[in-house]
Amino acid sequence: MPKASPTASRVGTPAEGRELRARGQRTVRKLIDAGIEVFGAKGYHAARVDDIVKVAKTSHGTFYLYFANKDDLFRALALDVAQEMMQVVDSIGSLTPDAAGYDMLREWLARFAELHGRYAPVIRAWTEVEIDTSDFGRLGTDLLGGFVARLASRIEKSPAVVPDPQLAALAIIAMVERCNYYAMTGQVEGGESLIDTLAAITFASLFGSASGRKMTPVSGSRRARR
Amino acid sequence: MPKASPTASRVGTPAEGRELRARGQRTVRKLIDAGIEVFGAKGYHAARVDDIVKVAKTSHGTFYLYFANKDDLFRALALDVAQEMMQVVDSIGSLTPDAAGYDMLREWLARFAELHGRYAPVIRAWTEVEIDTSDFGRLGTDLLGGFVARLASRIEKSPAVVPDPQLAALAIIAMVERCNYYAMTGQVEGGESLIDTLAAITFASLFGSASGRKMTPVSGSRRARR
Amino acid sequence: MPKASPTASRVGTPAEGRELRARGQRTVRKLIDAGIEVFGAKGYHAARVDDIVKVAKTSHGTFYLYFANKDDLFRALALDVAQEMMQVVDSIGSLTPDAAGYDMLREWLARFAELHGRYAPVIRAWTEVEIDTSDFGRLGTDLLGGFVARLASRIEKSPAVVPDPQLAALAIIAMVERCNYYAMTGQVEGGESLIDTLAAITFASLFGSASGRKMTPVSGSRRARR
Amino acid sequence: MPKASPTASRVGTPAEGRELRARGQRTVRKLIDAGIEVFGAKGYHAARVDDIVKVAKTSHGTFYLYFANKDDLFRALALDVAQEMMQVVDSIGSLTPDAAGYDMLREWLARFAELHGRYAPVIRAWTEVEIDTSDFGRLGTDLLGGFVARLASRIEKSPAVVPDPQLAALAIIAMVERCNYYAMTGQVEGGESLIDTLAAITFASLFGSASGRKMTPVSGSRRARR
DNA sequence: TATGAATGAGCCTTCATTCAT
DNA sequence: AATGAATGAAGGCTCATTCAT
Repeated sequence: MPKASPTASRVGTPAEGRELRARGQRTVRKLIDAGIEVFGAKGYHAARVDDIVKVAKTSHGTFYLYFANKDDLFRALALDVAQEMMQVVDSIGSLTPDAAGYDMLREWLARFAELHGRYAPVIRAWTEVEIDTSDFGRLGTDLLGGFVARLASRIEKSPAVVPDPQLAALAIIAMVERCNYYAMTGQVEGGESLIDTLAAITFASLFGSASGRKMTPVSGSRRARR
Repeated sequence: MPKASPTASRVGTPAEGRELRARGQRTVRKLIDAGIEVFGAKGYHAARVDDIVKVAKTSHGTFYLYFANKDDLFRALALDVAQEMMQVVDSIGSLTPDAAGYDMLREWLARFAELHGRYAPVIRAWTEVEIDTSDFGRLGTDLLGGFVARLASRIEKSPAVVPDPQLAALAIIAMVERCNYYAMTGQVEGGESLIDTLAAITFASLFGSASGRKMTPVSGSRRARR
Repeated sequence: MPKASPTASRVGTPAEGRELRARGQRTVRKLIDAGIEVFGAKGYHAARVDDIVKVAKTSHGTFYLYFANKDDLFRALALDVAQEMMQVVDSIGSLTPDAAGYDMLREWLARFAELHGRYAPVIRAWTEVEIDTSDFGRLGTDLLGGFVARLASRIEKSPAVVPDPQLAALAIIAMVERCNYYAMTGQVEGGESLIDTLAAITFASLFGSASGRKMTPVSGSRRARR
Repeated sequence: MPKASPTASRVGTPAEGRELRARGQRTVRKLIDAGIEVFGAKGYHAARVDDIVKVAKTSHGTFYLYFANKDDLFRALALDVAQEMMQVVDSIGSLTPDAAGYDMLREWLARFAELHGRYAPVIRAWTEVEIDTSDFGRLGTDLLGGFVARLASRIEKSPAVVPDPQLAALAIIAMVERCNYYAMTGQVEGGESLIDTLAAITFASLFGSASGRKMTPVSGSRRARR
């Protein structure tokens, strides 16, 4: 499981805005990485601060030196992930009903899948938290809304004829997100053929199965597990 | 023994297999209904046994008279829901690339949505639990596998040409399930137009946007919220 | 140290107003008595919930069944004590510059001393808490204000000529309260002669050492310790 | 070594008896002043070492360079205060039942009030600590004993006729100390009229309200607050 | 001499589960 | 069959004190 450290850019800066020296930075990083690992392994609720500090090989006191509480650490991770995902969603090109459009779509889906896989642990824990009355729920909702709005505006600019671009965007996002989630939890094998399928469905839903469609040949052996 | 309520078919039978008199049955019913309400409102982890017995207007002692523990109640609800959903999934007719096929598909999706809405609280809590080391995860995975297998076999029997029926089925299930979930959590407005969109995408992904497609006219005003 | 159980009248009723059966009542009583003992012995801050439940021979869980937290228990005790003390303060008769007035005064001081002694532990802990930003401080301040106002009104109705009855009342209350506190903490020996001294000073401060004064003979042997 | 400030005379000498350079002295001063401020503002228990070093604009490490622990700083402050107060108490002149005696008494009370006001924060925190098992309690007790003994010996040498000079001294000290405490905590308005009242009561308790009494006229407007 | 970072024992509080009636 | 009371094992968080630079 690749570490997500690259994201840790804005995370773990204590509220007081204290400047961190090298050592402090290292500790924050250790805690963040430990958070990703533990939240991913046990989920949000079952993750104990104790587990996190144990993995980070540090102490309770140190944890609370950098994060106000468990929520705070998780929120930090989640915000970073949300930001990066939004960037990827934004990176979609123009949807055209030809081979170029299909390829663009497929690449975009591949990028999304890659990012999803990278932040799997955080996203996994996230779904668990969406229900809380806390403002986490809003975070997820906002993210979804952002995804949908961006994709919908691309659809509207495209020659695709769909009755309701917003709903179509939502459905596509739902499919993509959930398939990646299944891949993450091992309920299905991720990989090229999953991306192909998603691309094909998305393309078909916008433009029908028409001409431009040229799928990477998929060996029949690659199948959903279970 | 007449069905207590759609949910209560097999649940609440005390471990000892003792026959329940009328009073006991009533108590079980109260607990189950309370469980649905509380799990739905607060999610699995945040739901306290205390909340449940308060809603059921009974006592802790009584709760443990009928259920081994919190898990036990939840599992009971979840199993019932799973069973009913499987039935609905099974009820899909033959997929043909004509108007009849489209209508069948749409009706099937409507049934699914209706059921999903009915058991929303349980399903909602379910997603929270999928991660646990407990065997709940397996329950969800099995259910998903069942859905996919059934839908895939229908696709295979149809004239649809998709590179990987299993993956296509998975993607469709993912889309449908997740959209209904969004509708449930209020992140999107459920209703006819959402079902139309799901039907259209599903149909297009199998048969292209071709002829048979005849969509219920959707007033442009009905849009995704947020 | 006599137990203060008689006061426990209104204390320990859980917020929800739950009706307590005999067993619950007993437990509440045990906790209250334990609270008095522990707060008295260690003071407010040093008193641990753990100490209290150990003394009460019950469990942590049980403590929180009846009291929201440490504060809650203490507040309950303090409110009761405050109420009783206010009654005693109120019970002062008319201040006349004769033997009857002196006797009345002395009896009043004796009653006050008796009550102070009885609730020593709570009062002791109280002084420690007066500083907090919490509303405890206000409780103490209100109590003092009530004492002073009542005594001042009596002074005003009496023939005593003092420049400022409010301040005189305050000074007297201060003296009486603090002497009893010293007696409680063992910094001075309480008893008849202390009450005589307080009565004499109070009487003199209001009416001079004049006529009415007839002191109980005090054997020279009774002296302040230390 | 010149007195750093009234409070700082003996404090802050590190255990090792090392000589402090200018910089060290400055640091000690900052810590002591911060201690006065923080202990006064929050009380002993609620005062955090963290608060103190923040106010002193220094670090935890530095704190423990000069003081063994939190107690140590407080003890240092308290000892100094105790010493100065003892000096003031000692400075009482001869108690005579005439105007000169009254004036002397009043001046003495004014000095006491002034000192009390100056060290209010420390004294305030002190009361909180009297209960602890630590040896602080002894410090307060010793101080009180010293006060009482000194005042009692003056009373014995005076023509005052009181049944028990020790107890009378105790009561007077109690009144004076507590009134000043009330003034400090804002429960009463300190000032000239409070001192007048204390002087009047003290004088009356020793000599009756007799002749020598000549009170500073008190404008009726100056009244106890609350 | 100074300091930021780290530590960990200790405390309060919650809540699933059991017990006595 | 039902219930109110009791339990105690965790878990989150604080803060005095020590450490490494």
